[in-house]
This record gives sequence, structure tokens and C-alpha cells, in this order.
Amino acid sequence: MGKPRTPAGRAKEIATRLEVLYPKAECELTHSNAYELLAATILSAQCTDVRVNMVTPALFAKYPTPLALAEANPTELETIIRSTGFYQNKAKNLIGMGRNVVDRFASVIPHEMEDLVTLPGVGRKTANVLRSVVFDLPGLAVDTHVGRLSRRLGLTTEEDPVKVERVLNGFIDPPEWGRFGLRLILHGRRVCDAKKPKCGICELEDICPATLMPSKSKEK
DNA sequence: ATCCCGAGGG
DNA sequence: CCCTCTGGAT
Repeated sequence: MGKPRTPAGRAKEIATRLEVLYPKAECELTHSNAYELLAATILSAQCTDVRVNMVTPALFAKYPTPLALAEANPTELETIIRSTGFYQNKAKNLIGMGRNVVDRFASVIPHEMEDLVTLPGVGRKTANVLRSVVFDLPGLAVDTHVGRLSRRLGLTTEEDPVKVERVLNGFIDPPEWGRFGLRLILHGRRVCDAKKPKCGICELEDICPATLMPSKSKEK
């Protein structure tokens, strides 16, 4: 087949290749239920998954339920999550999330986007992670990796994550949204990283506008 | 000095 | 729209 020349065509080809490269497309935040993934994802703001996974064992042991989080001592909670950064905001949000889930949702993590984003510390990206990973609902979480790769790969020029999400949603079938996002993240971490993308070993190099252009591997 | 699975507030 | 919140890795 010829090289895809439209963003929609490239998206299809990219999805096909990423499926081969990252067949499992698993979420790398350690969790065993919806509550744990919600807490872990709140902690993942501007922080690596590896770092989040270092603090969640102690977090889940001390606060195993939304109710336990709702009743947490802020200072003790901050101590546990400190290394993930933004720890005062995150502690406040985690406690607020616990209280809201207990009071407004009978201690059950909600599925609906409109409900999820009312929880403290939960924005659209976090809501989409939950929907796609634990509820098996369509959801494309646009984080820093998904945004960066989408622009480098010529799928969009948008900077606003909500607009990027809308564009990608138009290229990929809803049941594949979650895995497509996960695969972009995996590729973003292993190959197409922000600072020094490894274009020489990239399996998308031949269809990537960023490397096809003479201006080499620059973003934008 | 820049980046990491962002979100809330002004 | 902008700014702020934070530590750790590179």
C-alpha cells in the first residue's frame, strides 16, 4: 500500500502498526480495582507512572477504600504521596474524592464522564483513563504523550487536549480509543520521547511528517 | 534546564 | 486566557 497522505489515513496506519508493536496495551499504573486506579491516576499528574507505583502500595494499604481516604489525616496522607509532587493539592483532592464518592455515589466509583469530572482532582484525562481501563467504555485519555505524538505524527496541530481528543476520536473506532491512547503513551515513553526521540529505531519513521521533513525531528 | 499519563483557580 | 502547585529523573 502507498503511504497515507491524510491525517485520517495516517491514524489508521499508525493504529495498525502500534497494535503489532504493543499488542497488550496495558495500563502501567498498578491497581486492583476502580478506586485504586482512580487514586493512582489522580497522583499521576506531572509525574511518571514508575514514581506513582512506588507510593501506591503504602497508600492502598493505609487507605483501602473511599471511606478510608475520606477520613484520612491530610498530613499523614501528604507524607505518603510526597514524592509524586504537587502533594498538598493531591492530598486535598484525594480526600475530597473519597468524601464525594462516599456521600454522593454510595461509595461506588461512577462510570459517567459527567459524574467523574465532578470529583476533586478528576479532569477529563483521568476520567477517560478510568472509563477505558476499568469500565471498558470508550475513552481516549489525552495526556502529554498522546498530545505530543499526535502533533509530531501529523494527526493534528491542536494543542488543547480536548480538541486533540475530538480529532483522534474521529479517526479511530470507539472500542479502540482506549488501547490506541495507551499505545501512543507506550511509544512515547519507549521511542518518541519529548527530549531525544529515537527516530532511527522508530517503526513509524517512514510515515512521520516530523522525520520526513528536512527540518528533521523537531516538534510542531 | 526540561519533562513526567493535569487539574483548579483567577 | 493565564498562573500555580512539587519532587525526581535526565
